[in-house]
Amino acid sequence: MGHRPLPRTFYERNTIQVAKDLLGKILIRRTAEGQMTGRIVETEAYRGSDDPASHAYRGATQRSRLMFGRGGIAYVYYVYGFHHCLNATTESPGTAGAVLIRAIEPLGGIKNMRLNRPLPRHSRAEDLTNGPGKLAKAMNVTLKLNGTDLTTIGALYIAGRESATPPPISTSTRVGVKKGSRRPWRFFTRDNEFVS
DNA sequence: GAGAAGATCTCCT
DNA sequence: GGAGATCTTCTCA
Repeated sequence: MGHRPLPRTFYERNTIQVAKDLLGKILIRRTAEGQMTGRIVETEAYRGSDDPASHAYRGATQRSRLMFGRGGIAYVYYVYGFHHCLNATTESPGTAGAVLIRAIEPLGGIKNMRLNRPLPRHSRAEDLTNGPGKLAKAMNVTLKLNGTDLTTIGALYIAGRESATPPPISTSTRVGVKKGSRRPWRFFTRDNEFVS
């Protein structure tokens, strides 16, 4: 499996399609302590003015302006005073879109992840990264990474074969969004223990 | 400049 | 199954 970053053309497409195609790709986080990697197993698509649940629904603000820029950029935000969430921006400049990475299956650097996110005593291995706040904590993703280019090798990027056969995909409505939109824009790999 | 809501998680009953 | 924790960003004055 290649560890070459996915090119910008991968991201600057329809957001729904990118959300599906990101399943099975490898998220790579490099820190002073070492490298951590994980397979993406769950995503959600967020769009622009037609999507009430999206930060970009009311147009570009200081926070959401990254969603209107080029694709392939890390969009990180802070919610509930506790959790960071990691997104990859999509669509061409001028069109809003982002894909929330909700869960990964840890592959490498698991020791570091456990240090970043100590687990309660009797928890299962899957609890390490099976949720957006959890994986951000485990991989030490903070607001400092907001705006990171995911198409070049750096502190944070996504790799994988662009044309690799996608795993079996299941679909459902998005989780935790209140504003209307029961749109089926959550995607996850079937039969995987690490989905939230 | 104040007030409110939020793409969550953990622990408790 | 439900409340509480805690801070960034947005909205409106």
